Amino acid sequence: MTGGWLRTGEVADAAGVNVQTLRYYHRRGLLKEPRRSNGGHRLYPPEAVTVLRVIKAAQRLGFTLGEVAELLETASRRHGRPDGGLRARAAAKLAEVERKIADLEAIRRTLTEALDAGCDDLVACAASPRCPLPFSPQPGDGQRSSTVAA
Amino acid sequence: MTGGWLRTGEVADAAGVNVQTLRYYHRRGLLKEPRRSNGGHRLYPPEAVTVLRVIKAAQRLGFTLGEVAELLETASRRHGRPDGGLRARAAAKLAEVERKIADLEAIRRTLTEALDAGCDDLVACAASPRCPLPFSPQPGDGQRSSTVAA
DNA sequence: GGTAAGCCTGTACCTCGGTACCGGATGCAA
DNA sequence: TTGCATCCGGTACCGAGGTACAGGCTTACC
Repeated sequence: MTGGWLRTGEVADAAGVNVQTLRYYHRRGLLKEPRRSNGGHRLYPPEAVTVLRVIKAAQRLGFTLGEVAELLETASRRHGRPDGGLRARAAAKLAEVERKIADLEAIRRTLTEALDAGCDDLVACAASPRCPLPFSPQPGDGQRSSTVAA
Repeated sequence: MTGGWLRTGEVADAAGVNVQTLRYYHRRGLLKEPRRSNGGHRLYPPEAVTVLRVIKAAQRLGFTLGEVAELLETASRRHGRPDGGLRARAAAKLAEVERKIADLEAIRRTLTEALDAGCDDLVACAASPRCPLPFSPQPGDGQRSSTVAA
């Protein structure tokens, strides 16, 4: 009944993840160190695969690895009791996602307006009062954009 | 009529940008090297401020610095002639922005569903068929997320 | 001419989420 | 026992968009 222990590569394969990534998650504190073989090789219980899937699912929801680490930690500390903190954090993340959507929609609007106006030369546009592009310095220009990038 | 030349710090201030950032843009090829004083200090024409504003405006539209560099280069090469390339690039960027919005909307849906379902423990959720979170490995899990992050 | 502010180049560092490479040790099967 | 796949820890690197610091020179003002 003591299900087979899995080696690093097996866990990585089962979760669809690179072995290096697994080691990286250890360094980041997302995975706790499993038992070791006599020779020092890691031996994981099958649940480790579930934890990895959970991590990937949370990432797909927009949580950073730091946030995932917190999520896993509070989940294991307050196990089973209501308000494991996930609901509150999910609500906060939802608000964050909605802010990003709003930012991108503003960008979409501006791009659409520029296309409608037939803008075809940035530098010429900067001098034209008919161009809809926002050329004046904006708050937050000097910092990380945090919302937008390619 | 030869308006006053501006020094690095003056250009940076006027455009609301860090002096280091200005130098960084030079390294990236976004700004061409201006004339120098006898002692080697850069002396910018007032138009340099406009170029910086253009760069910041393009960034706000979601263009990367690499894309901005291209935009500025083609703008200066095909100056004034129709199809400076901005329209096509803006259209492509618009499509990109719309993809990102769609991705974020999918995330928003999933977060909302998880909140509605009352999910409060990721690890427990992973075992429950009632949980709406996508725990199975997804294509693209092993790579750069490119769309989502905090 | 003195002094302070500003500028010069070069280099290092930051975040985020990994990925890659190294030399050496281990595990497992034939 | 031999051979090969795998794993170990450590370290370095990617890209994007900057920021910071060090050590030395220039410019501007009084």
